[in-house]
Amino acid sequence: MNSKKGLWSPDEDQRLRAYILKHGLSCWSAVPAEAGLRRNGKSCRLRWINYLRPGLKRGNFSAEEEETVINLQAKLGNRWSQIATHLPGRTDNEVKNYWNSYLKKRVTKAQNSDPHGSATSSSDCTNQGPVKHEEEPSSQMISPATHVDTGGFSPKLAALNGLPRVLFGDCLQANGGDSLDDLGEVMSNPWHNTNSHGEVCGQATDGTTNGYGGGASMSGEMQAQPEALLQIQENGFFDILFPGLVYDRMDFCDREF
DNA sequence: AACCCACACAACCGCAAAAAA
DNA sequence: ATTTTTTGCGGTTGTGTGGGT
Repeated sequence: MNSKKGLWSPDEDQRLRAYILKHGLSCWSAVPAEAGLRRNGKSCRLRWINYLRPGLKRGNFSAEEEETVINLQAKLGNRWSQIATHLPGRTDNEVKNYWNSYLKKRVTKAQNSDPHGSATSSSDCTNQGPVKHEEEPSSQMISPATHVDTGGFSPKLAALNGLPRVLFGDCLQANGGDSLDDLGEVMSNPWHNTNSHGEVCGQATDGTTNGYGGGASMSGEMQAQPEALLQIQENGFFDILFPGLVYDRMDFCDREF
């Protein structure tokens, strides 16, 4: 009743973020009042799930992700939440949007030109999508944990190049979600295998320690599970913290570490 | 410069399922 | 067992932006 609609302001994001960090996830219907938001619980939930929650991966879909979406859509239909579970860091809404605005047309076109349906793989058909996708074939998506050539790096360019954007939530997850001070410490110790707490951090394969990235520490659970860590690396959201990108969405973290 | 169009993406809406009372 | 509330999902709409005319 009398709840605000439309785009979320940075202030609203911060209120929601701060509330959930402090109280965790419980009853969404109670969140707006307790967080001081003139939104309904449903809107808060959506904002958190699709935008603020930890682990979200932004930016272009990789060729592998595209193929996964295409294959699973053919298999499961429009069960976006199920499809999204196969795409770590992607939300059902994001997958759905990507399908509706881009993949569906491409698949339709491929089917029309090849009625036998042999051209569903993104790797073997011409990319007919928007310029954004043509400029940087997503097959060039680099796992930042294993490739850290940031020579001439620009955060904005990196986003266009398909490197994952790292959001506030990623930092928290990488940091174990404890505090901004701890996060600052992690970010000030880039490219080390471990930080002073013995947490696992990212490292460039060539051993470089240039100033662009920040190694991301893992929570205790991750430390105990190297396989899980590897899985996260492969999934592409082993966190490298590109400051400019982080600040894009981390207004209250816009500070020097 | 102004307008139109296509696109990307955030957010809303309605419904159904699940959980709680 | 029934009703109410909450949550999750998919379809759809709204808005901002960039390119073309």
